[in-house]
Amino acid sequence: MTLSPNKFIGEYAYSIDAKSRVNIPARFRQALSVENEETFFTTRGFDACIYVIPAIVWQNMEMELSNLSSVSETNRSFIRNQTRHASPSTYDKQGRIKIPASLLEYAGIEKDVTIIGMINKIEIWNADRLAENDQNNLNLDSNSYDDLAGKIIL
Amino acid sequence: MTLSPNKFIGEYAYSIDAKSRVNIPARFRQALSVENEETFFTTRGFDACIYVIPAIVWQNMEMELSNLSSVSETNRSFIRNQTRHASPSTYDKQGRIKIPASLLEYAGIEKDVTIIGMINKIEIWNADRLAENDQNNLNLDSNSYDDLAGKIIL
DNA sequence: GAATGTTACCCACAATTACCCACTATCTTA
DNA sequence: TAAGATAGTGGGTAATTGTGGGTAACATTC
Repeated sequence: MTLSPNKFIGEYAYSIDAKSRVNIPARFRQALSVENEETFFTTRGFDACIYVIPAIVWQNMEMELSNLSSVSETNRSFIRNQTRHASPSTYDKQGRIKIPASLLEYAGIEKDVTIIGMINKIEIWNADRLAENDQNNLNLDSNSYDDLAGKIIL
Repeated sequence: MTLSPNKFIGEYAYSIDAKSRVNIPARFRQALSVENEETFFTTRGFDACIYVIPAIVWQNMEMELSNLSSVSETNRSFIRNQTRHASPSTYDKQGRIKIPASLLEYAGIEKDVTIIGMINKIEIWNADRLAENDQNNLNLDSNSYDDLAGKIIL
């Protein structure tokens, strides 16, 4: 998988308006416009947050899914789970995207959100819930990351 | 298999009217019109749902079926099951297709349906039955997807 | 041929969404 | 520091979407 310059990093505080729109940080938009891409896919995150995924990243996964045979029940179930909560959306002239109500509910978002750049995708959190999540992670054994040590060089 | 931009994703709630018509989500229609295609094939799904399959995908499957030797009884049975319940249909000006009564019965559909995009085809479920199916899948061994983990990067 | 039922096509309407414009605060640059 | 550009937020309007129903063409049955 060769991903171009979608490198999302950093943390930003925004709010969702009455029409379920959130701003995408200007820095992220610039990173995207490089490849003239204005379409995102929103879906459930593995944590209690919303994923916002650039089209090129999402389409790569779609391609992998489309190669799975539907004769297998496991495959069908997996595809269903991957696609059900996903939807495409483009941002408007002000750089906002509309978030489906079901995702807002899933992530417990009403107004204040924290947006986090996750390298090749974006996470949108309920600001309070993210703080709780941080708190829980403090309890992780300090060796939890050891397996990654071999993969991450820093 | 190289499939063009028929990428159906997401979950939608609709209802079937008195004339056995269901709406096809507007997003799906747009995906299809890219290749100027307005014909679907409806047939029984592997699960207790209805498949709505774009012509190009259907034709691809026909080709694969034609490569199965009829010497095998399993093959004969499989081919028979795939084709006998299938029929073509196009959508009307409002984007609805008519579902044959026999398929509605098979899927236990009376009114409320849930439509799920499955990348290259569409599933129509009795909304309640889908919920039951989800419940059953929770009982799947949590390692069921492990084989897929190596293929799907997200 | 009349009666019945089915199919395809058309119009209507409410609700939602997409698109556009406006305002303010912040950041840049000279 | 002044002035312009950019960023984030709010709201109005036109177009789209989902749904209901009417009607004419067609086939089927008695």
